[in-house]
Amino acid sequence: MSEGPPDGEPNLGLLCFIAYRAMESRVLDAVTAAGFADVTAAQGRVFARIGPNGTRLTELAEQARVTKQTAAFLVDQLERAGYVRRAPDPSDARARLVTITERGHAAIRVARGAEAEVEAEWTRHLGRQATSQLRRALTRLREITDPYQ
Amino acid sequence: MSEGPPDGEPNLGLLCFIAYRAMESRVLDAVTAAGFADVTAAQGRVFARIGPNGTRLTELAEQARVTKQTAAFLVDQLERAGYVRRAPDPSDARARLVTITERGHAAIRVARGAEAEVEAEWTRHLGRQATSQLRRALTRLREITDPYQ
DNA sequence: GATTATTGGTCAGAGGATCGTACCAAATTC
DNA sequence: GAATTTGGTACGATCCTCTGACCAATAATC
Repeated sequence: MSEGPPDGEPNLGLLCFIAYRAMESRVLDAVTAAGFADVTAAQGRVFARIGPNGTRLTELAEQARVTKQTAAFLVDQLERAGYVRRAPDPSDARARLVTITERGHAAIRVARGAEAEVEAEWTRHLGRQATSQLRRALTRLREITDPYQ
Repeated sequence: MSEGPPDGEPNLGLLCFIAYRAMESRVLDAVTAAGFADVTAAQGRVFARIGPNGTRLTELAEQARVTKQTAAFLVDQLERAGYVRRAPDPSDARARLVTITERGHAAIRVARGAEAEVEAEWTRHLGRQATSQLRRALTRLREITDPYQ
């Protein structure tokens, strides 16, 4: 009745970490190589949550699972580097919407390309069906692991 | 042709990150609650790679994917907190083997229990077959994402 | 409408994690 | 025996993250 990992094998969390780490470093390398040399992984994790019409800082913080101070710290850097802009939120005078600039969109295009390339490699290695099962399983897992899905 | 991240599904790397993060925080909470209050996630990642007969610092660093300085920094803390010990390596006078103390083994037992509990929850949510497919897929992915598997 | 509580955000300070550079001593190679 | 590699340490810098305290605008309550 034991469901844990086989003896000596890493658990599912560590397996996920290894894959995530590989994807992140590949994407970051590609973005850096494309001339966006000042981006860090932490900035990217916040950046990736910004919606098309802008997103509030608190919401970014919740989704990226960091405090709002940390999110503000990272958004400051992204703003100074020209990837995002802060605009007043028309519906709330306290809030400001973080939006993506043209330079930000250019970086996103590179990141998307690198992601697709890595996913293609993974698909070649695992096969098409196993990959789509993997995606389905991880997506369903979000239902119980990601309160802000 | 919109590139806004929220449109479209997150990539496999991000999905892995979400699951990994959930596992890590659950395990860390359990270890902390069991009285091992001074352990951090980074320490745990190095700690988890120590073999039954002790492991050299450089090897820990490679496997955990950090520099040897970082590994040394973390092992220092683990040693001060009583989880590991450094013993001379009989086969090489330069090297020292990092080994796990009794307190370290006690912490491992708690961590293993928490891991198993989380994996059981995931299995309940996904079903037994999908979970074992997930484990198989992630394990195969290691072949191309983890040089030190 | 006035008071209270909540929410979005900032500021200041601290600690942890990670790296690059430089260096030493033991081991290995030539 | 000299040159190179390998295991490890020391120092300094940077980045990331959190706590705690605080402010101003909004929402809820009376």
